[in-house]
Amino acid sequence: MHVHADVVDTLDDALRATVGIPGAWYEALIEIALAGGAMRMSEFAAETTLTRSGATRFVDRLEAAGLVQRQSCTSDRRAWEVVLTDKGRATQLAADPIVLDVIQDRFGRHISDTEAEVISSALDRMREA
Amino acid sequence: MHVHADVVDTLDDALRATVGIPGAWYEALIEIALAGGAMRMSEFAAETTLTRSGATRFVDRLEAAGLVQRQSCTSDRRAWEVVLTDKGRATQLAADPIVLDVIQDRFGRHISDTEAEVISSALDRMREA
DNA sequence: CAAGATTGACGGCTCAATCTTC
DNA sequence: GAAGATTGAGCCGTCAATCTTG
Repeated sequence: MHVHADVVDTLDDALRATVGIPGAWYEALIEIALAGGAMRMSEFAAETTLTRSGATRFVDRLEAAGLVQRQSCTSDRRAWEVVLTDKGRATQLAADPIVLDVIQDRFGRHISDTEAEVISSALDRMREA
Repeated sequence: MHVHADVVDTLDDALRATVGIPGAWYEALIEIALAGGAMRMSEFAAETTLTRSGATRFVDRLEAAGLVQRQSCTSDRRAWEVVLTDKGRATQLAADPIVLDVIQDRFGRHISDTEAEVISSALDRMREA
């Protein structure tokens, strides 16, 4: 718990200072990017552990900042897609190295390759369950 | 990140359902208990990664629920101590097995003893840094 | 003046209720 | 009627300012 809190806090500070966005925004941008640049609102909510209403407010702010755009879904007119804008993609790319640096400094630097392998496989197993 | 979120969420649900308190309350109770049943407000804030003002509101609620009591500090009249009440201690003791069960189910169950040793020593190293 | 703690104003999230579309 | 998304009310935390004591 303490290590997790340290990484998250340090990451938040670093991203605010360099790219000018909160850590939670980066997590959102990278999730959308990994999904191919677009996600449905409900999918976004599930992936970020926000409720649907929380996702609505969150995307409101991302959209106001010009990082994403809402786009009506063609196959289901109830649904909306969150689409990464060029600015959003650029922001994510600019943030990536900062994120890697912090994770390396607070986490990776302290473990050997074999330890990393043990931890990685263990976490993978837990995610599948 | 995902495994951490899963453990925290499951723990929160389990504690609300059984003992009737949020997960964050348990973390607070156990921190005070580990400190010997009493802590200064600022120490409490530091240990829970809350700001001082956040700690004030938080302890307000714990106190309203009868789990802790504020007690003026004898050596420094600016300071207050947060003291675990009998009810607070009993609540923590009742919650302990629930917490262990969830951690075992979501975390411990998926790793061998040697893997646990690797993870534990790695996290200890990070905490020291 | 610095440190411990609290308070007022406000941002961000959740719950319940609502609207639209399937 | 159920699912996708949004809105209103309210809780919880932070920041800046304040009060008290060292």
